[in-house]
Amino acid sequence: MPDGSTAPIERPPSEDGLNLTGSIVAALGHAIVTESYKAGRPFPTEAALCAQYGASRPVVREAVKMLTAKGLLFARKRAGTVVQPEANWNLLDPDVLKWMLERAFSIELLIDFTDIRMGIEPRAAVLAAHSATGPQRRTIVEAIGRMMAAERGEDDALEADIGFHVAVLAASNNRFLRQFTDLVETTLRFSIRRTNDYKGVPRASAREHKRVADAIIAGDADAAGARMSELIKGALDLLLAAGRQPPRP
Amino acid sequence: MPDGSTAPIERPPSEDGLNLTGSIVAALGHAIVTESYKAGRPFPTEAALCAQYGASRPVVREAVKMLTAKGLLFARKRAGTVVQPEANWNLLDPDVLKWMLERAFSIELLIDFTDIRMGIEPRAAVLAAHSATGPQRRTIVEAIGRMMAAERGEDDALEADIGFHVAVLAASNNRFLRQFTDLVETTLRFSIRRTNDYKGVPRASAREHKRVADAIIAGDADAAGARMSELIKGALDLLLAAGRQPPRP
DNA sequence: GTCAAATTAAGTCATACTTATTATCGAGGG
DNA sequence: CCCTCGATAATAAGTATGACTTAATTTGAC
Repeated sequence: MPDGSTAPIERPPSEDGLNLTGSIVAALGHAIVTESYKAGRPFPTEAALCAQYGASRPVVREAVKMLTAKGLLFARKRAGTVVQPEANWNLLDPDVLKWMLERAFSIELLIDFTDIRMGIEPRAAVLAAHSATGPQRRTIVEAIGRMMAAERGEDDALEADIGFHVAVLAASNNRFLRQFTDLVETTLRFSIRRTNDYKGVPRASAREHKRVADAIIAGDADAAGARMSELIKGALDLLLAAGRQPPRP
Repeated sequence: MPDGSTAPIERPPSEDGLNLTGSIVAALGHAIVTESYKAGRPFPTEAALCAQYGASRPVVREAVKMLTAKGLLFARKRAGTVVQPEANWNLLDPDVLKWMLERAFSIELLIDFTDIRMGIEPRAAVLAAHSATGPQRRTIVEAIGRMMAAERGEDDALEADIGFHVAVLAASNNRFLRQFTDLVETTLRFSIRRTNDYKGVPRASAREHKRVADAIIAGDADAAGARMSELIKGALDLLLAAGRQPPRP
């Protein structure tokens, strides 16, 4: 123990399911992302972090290494550890994404996310129309079924919506496009808290989703891409309106 | 030292710029990605890895933690460490991307990459037309200048091409879209080895790139997106032809 | 078939030593 | 006298060792 007391530090029973290293990673990751530590400027030394978290040096080093692996930190002998500029962060890493959302969650961030979806999802719809397997098509159709059931109050609208978008990504059969499952799911879950998607335009929504699904099932790639594009453009416009920003193409 | 010899193991002078932990990360990461260790199946224990690489336990643990941070591994007490399924890997992580390329580099992988570019880059062009700053526009125009100079043999065609695409991503002013800089750069560098882009269609290419740039500078978002889409579709068709696959939308 | 004990492998800790980097200070030259 | 260069010392990360803890799985006894 860093302090001289004989009694061991009473460690809280982890609270979450994380071990000591994991909890330090979470704490430091969150602190870096919220800019408690500024990029390019010095980061506490290993010794200082040991004292701060009451952990041994190996544990602290493992935490720093994990953050280094995600692009948040970089360590050099003697020079110490420095926070990397945001450009070097692995923003698509689920943990980094989560920390960014936990920090001051802004409508601007949601707009950034949706701008990516605007690129990714229509392309996924095009590829799905081209190469979705039987079970993949079935999953898409089932998700539409859930959305229509939700309109009748028989299912959860948000979960059904997420299910549809995730199913299309999966059906693209492109492992890189599938990586955006987390981002899409997160975006949808947070969007509902900020805009009134699920109050104002639910009925039209299921119909429009069905048109995307129909195009995919029919193998009409161009239509699938165009319909998906319209769908997400609608969500983007809602966000831009909520953020009082001018609409964009 | 794991062996009982008194003389310290003669360690090669790192070869690359990596420290011991880094070299083990690279070796294990490469091995996992090339499926020397199969997903879901047991991974060597820490003790075994120590013996295998002649390294101490903290070093091996740090390496395992870094791979865990990238989604390749997962460790639990007593149960040991297991390789995660590919779906959990952070494929957009620059290291993981590099390891995937270093393994049997297939035209299929290049096609997967280009399918993503097909979604990402037109969207970046749309946003760039909408919100590129003065210096960002200038960088785009300069890249076009380099491409035209390359046609006259006065510059490097590949570097100029990369410069253009990276400049458009940067000008999107969306930090998530900027994350694809690595992927685009890598894709272009490898494409040239597999197809004849820079032999067969160089003259038309610079002209078409200029049309994208012109639309961005003019602030014509729809045209910028459409032109960029055509551009990448051309690259994709070349790859599909090289891979003897049917063209896709 | 169920429960408890033993075993195993990762998690944590303490300490010592090594090495690269950089700051500092002194010597030499302008 | 100031500036530059180079040797030296201090620092913080890198590596190594060994011991102990904890949780999960296996094994064996009931």
